[in-house]
Amino acid sequence: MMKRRNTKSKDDVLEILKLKGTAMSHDMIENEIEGYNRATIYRILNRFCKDGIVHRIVGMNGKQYFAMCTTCKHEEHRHNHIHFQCNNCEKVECLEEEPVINLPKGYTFENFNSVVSGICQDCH
Amino acid sequence: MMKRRNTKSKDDVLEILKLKGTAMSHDMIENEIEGYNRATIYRILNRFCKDGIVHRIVGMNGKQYFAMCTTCKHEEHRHNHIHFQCNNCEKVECLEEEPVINLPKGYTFENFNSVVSGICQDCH
DNA sequence: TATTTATTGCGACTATATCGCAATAATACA
DNA sequence: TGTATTATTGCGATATAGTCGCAATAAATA
Repeated sequence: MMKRRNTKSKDDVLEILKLKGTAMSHDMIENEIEGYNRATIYRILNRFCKDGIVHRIVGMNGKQYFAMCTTCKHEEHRHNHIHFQCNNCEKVECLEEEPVINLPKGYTFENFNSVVSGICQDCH
Repeated sequence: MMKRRNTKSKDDVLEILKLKGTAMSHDMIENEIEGYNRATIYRILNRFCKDGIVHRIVGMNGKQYFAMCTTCKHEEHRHNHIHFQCNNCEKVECLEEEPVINLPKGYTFENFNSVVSGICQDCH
């Protein structure tokens, strides 16, 4: 793995993700920490995913959202929980449920993405 | 609901979806039935979704896939099953599993999208 | 301080999907 | 059967999300 450097941009992205607690899209992040190039933020987020600091969720709108790996054990990075996305405020949260997945014979598992959409409490 | 008309394009899309059995993206469909405009195919698919003939899956790549509602009861359209997408051939299939979803208090359910990615039997 | 190279900014580019509008064609009706 | 109605289509433009190459910048290391 490539050696990482300490940069302000990296810290800023990390901080806002921790602060919010929910999964954020690129533009949500950009709204909170202005002054960085779009590509830069995407690259930071992709690095975080590679390093296992953050996990990626694809919303029902096809957009990517990124969330801290709070529930992850140190070694074991499993993000097989279900997410909730509000159709009104676009917010994405991690739910507790982790469905059991049985693949047919001859299939191998690589990743899991699961989103329930609806209306969150705040938007009711 | 708007009154639907019988057109060759509609029949062609429906037929190829039935024939393949798996979920197909716009470009997969276009490859099979050439001669229709991109927008037309999208509109047909979106109409199918509205009418409950077809359900929409969003892959881990953010792309939309469409599949016949074979497992659906006549009245009850629930597509809460998990899908499998092959990272090699891009194929999307419906799995049996239907995870139980418990939303927090004050949240309402609207839709569900769940995809496991990996390698399918054919690509091993 | 000087060197190495990870990171950034910029602009161009790709891909997916939708939209408005005029033309076309399926349905209903006289 | 001929005509009117309007759902559907094709075209081009547009929107949005995300990536890429390259030169410039700035962390880390010696």
